Amino acid sequence: MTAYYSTNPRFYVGIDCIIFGFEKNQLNLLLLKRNFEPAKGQWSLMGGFVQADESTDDAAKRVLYELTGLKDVYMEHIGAFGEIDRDPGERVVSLAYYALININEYDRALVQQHNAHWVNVNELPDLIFDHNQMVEKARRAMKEKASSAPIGFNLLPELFTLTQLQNLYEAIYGEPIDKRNFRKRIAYMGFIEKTDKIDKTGSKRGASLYKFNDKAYRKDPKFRL
Amino acid sequence: MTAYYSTNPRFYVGIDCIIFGFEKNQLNLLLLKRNFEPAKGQWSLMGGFVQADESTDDAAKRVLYELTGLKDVYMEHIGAFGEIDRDPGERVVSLAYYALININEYDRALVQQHNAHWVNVNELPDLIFDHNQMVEKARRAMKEKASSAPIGFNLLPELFTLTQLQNLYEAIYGEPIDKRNFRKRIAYMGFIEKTDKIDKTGSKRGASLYKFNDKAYRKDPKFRL
DNA sequence: TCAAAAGTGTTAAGTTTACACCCATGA
DNA sequence: TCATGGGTGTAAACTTAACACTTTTGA
Repeated sequence: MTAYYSTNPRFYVGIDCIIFGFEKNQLNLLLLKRNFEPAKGQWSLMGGFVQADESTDDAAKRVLYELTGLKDVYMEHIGAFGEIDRDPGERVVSLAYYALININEYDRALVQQHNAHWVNVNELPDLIFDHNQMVEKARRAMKEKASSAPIGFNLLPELFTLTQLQNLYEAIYGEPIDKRNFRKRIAYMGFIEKTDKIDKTGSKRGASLYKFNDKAYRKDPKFRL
Repeated sequence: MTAYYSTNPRFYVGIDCIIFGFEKNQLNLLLLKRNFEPAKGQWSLMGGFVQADESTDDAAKRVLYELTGLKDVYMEHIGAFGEIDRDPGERVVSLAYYALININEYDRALVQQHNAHWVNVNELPDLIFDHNQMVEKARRAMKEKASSAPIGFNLLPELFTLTQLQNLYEAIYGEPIDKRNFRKRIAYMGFIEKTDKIDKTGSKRGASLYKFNDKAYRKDPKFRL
């Protein structure tokens, strides 16, 4: 009975985070230019190891926190990466998560310490191990999810213009969207609410600022963009 | 540098399989009435542990093989389950996979040895640990995937009637489908091909048997059911 | 005054849904 | 001969896609 477990090997369980941010109408990933071994000098995702006193989901939150100083971030598990030699140093089974953060709100000092940089998703360098694969999977999963659930807002400030929201979705989908059709869908869903505030930074005329009303969404959770 | 890994704890990495089969117009899961410890006497998914000489995906295939004798089965990873106390015996991080098998083709002796039984997905018993959660996630993921990719065929024999295919999809979706609209979509996709064989077991008149043409699908992979 | 982004409706095309009867056969 | 499942088309409802001009304002 105790042999039930102990005849089996144990493994390091890693966490790798694909951290999305949106800026200048582009999707970006926060990547490490590793200033530590192993694979020093190469690009990688932010990672870490699951500890004894935390669940795997909590470990993912912690790893994200260690780099960005952020808590309560939208994260989603996208897969387990368990090839025997995926990490040449040791056998590590790694759990990949993506995170969506507001690019204006992370702890810059921490990011600098880790030598992390925002990189346009369309101009990614080679990453260590299977991290490029993880990124691919995260992009597909995020795109899919963003089309059917209101997760995109996590990449924007609390208040945003409809043009910003449209630019975000164009970056996620990688294709242009018709402005009038886009706004029709926004209006139809009903939980993206106009505030009385105006953003004047993006244009001379100024654009109304909107916010996502989560309570209204949950009352009638129809989402499609 | 060697400390990079060794300061971290290691964990048992489990595999749990949600095994779908289709029979009598119902979706079923192959569940164990455990005749071994821990949790002897309770219902659970088929499981196992990742070994040192196999990838996590290979471990999942092996676990499925140990119960069913089947290889080359459609399997999909659906999540990592890593709560600290999810398994009260030891800390185990478990990777859940679902599998779609043709219910007529498994090794009955092996299944009997494990005391495994087919249970209708709509009449599931309480399962140990977080296995009910795993099943829920697998059902959602499978339904989603089955609507957009030709994975349902894995649950049917090589040759099947359109009525069988429709019954399968009705079981997956949990709702009736209009026969004429269903057949219109089949015809439109073009890679579900009529053979010259007739099935006489389901009706007096007999129904044409069809097969899935994977090559034709890949040439023009549009699927929606 | 003009450049630049904000804002706003209508029509056509395409897709999805609803629906009912005849056919072939074995019992 | 009749009960059973197999097989077939059309029209209405709905959804999606295409498309262009006016407004506001700061420089």
